[in-house]
Amino acid sequence: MRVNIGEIARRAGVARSTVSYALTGKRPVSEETRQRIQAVIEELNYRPNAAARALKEGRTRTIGLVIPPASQRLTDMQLGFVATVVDAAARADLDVLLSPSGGEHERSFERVVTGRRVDGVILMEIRLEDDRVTRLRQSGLPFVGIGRTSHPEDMTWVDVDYETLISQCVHHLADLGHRNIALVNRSAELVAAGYGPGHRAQAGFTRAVAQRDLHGVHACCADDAQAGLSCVERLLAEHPELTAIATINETAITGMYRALAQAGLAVPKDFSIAGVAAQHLAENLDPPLTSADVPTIELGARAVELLIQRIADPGSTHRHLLAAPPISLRGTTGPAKPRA
Amino acid sequence: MRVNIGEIARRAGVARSTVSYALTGKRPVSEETRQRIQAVIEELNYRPNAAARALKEGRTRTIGLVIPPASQRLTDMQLGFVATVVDAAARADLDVLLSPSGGEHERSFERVVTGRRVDGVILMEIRLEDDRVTRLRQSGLPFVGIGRTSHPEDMTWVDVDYETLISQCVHHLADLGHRNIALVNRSAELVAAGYGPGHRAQAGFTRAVAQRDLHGVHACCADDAQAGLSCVERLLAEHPELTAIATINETAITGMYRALAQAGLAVPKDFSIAGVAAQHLAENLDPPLTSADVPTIELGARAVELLIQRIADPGSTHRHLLAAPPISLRGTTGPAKPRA
DNA sequence: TTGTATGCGTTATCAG
DNA sequence: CTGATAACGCATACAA
Repeated sequence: MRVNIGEIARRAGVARSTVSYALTGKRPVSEETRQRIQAVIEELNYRPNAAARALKEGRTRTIGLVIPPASQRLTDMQLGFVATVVDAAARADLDVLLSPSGGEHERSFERVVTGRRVDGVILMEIRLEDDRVTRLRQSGLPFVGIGRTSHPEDMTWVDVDYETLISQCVHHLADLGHRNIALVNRSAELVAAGYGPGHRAQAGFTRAVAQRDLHGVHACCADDAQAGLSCVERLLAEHPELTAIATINETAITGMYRALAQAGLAVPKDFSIAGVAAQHLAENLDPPLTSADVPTIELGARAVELLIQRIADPGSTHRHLLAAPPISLRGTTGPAKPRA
Repeated sequence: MRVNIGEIARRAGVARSTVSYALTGKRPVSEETRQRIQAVIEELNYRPNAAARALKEGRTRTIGLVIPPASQRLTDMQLGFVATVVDAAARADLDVLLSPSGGEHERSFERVVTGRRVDGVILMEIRLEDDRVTRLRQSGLPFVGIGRTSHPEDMTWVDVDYETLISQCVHHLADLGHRNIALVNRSAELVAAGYGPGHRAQAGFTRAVAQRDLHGVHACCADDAQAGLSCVERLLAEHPELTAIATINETAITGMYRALAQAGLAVPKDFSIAGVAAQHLAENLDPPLTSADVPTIELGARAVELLIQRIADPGSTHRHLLAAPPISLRGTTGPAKPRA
């Protein structure tokens, strides 16, 4: 079963190099021998050994995708990125090696980065200060971030412009007359760890609140429905003046809806809510969420594209893509109505 | 930057083999030289080249995970499998190569199977008759199915016992007095293509309906909320006698809820619904779904475990794990109440 | 305890 | 147009 290029050459009565060239087309091979070789290859179902090829060529035709550890469930948006990255990579005949990073899986990341297992890396869930970025940088391995650090100039990335988007959400709510708005962020641990979207969303929120002279409340919330429920319960109790929420925590939204319903608040009649979410999720919520739909497909595909360019020319200048999709109105926001 | 074992040996003033042995521990190395070597390794941040090692050892320390093509969104259950497989593999110091199969991505699957890129494969979303199983079998590559074909004896797999579980759902509903029950299956295309869970759920449904002398309706439904909505709308219109639904289509459930609400049917007062779903999803629905919670974590981890065994001893007898978790009552089922 | 030599399967270089 | 041969980086049997 272990058929190699030498065996093909022997059976076809040619040299190993001829088989190689017949395969890669990097030098002319007469039609006759080409066909003879092709016949043997198909008969034995031969395929070049990837490890040998990688060793010789110095490239693996594989990219690494570093994801948050699986233990904490991925968000819909993250899943969208994984799916489209895999898809775009397959389209370019690249394989994808998955590496859960963070927590207990440092070894996996280390293997990917330093074992020459991949030609480049796509890094998700980047912190403002991120050790992995430092590691990748010093390793010299080409990489692209889905997300960016606080010094984003000297790396290549695609990202969602949470700052602008949350700001737009607030302005949209303010236009509807809301004066007391809460931002429901991701988990406190994540924000404390310097999670970029969390900080940037907060910055955008603060800015817009100041611009419109509103009263803003900031709350962190873990990534699940239960947390969303208790977070909003608490917000409603502690801040009876609130009439709207802006959020980047898509996983907690169903819980927020539930808390509002339990408090007897109808959306959007009594309370408005807008956010940044994966389009698929926003559309499938009940009611569908007014949100800035993150174009995960485009971003994921672009990340792969940028990585391929970067692998081809590691010295090229860094490129960036900051996505700020428009807000899709789906009916979870309406005119402000003061609460009791 | 291209530091190899020879460079380490040179700087440490030893032979290449000594470095290798110091690394693998497969032969004693004096503490002194060991430390000297270690120092150089850390200084240069050396890590063995994975391709060279794979070429020499004949194994890659990588497993392949074949997933449904990314274009069609993965279900929560599938995502649970991916996450736990990656996690369990990382724990065993194995990397995971992702391969979307089906549709336009045949090349990716072919590369994984035949290019010696992985030591074994975990195959998801298996059909009753599945070409990929045939390919894997003839390739001699160890593999484990999450799911099984119609001839499951001669392969290793873990699976969810949809037949038993849907049967139990029906019995549970019958116990509550329901006499007219619908099964909402996955999409018609999937079922037509011989998708195992779809067929087995239908078998279990038919069996239980016969055993309890009920009236059963079978409906296929695409994997999204919109489809769930229109599917249930249609069911309610065409079968006014229905009072309950059993389903394996977790992605469509929010849509089903919406259709029931729009028809003025309260769950569980006027209408009952039970299903097979990922625990996380069932718990986070509103209302939380009474369902058999598929233990994705255990199944995923077991699949990796079985694959590791199979790689170690490819000749060993095939093992199987059929999971039939108990139904968790979460309040979406209640006594039958005849509809108008 | 350490060093030397060989081969894993490819592709590139050099001859012809 | 084709053949022989030398690397790629590592692990191991063999020799010392």
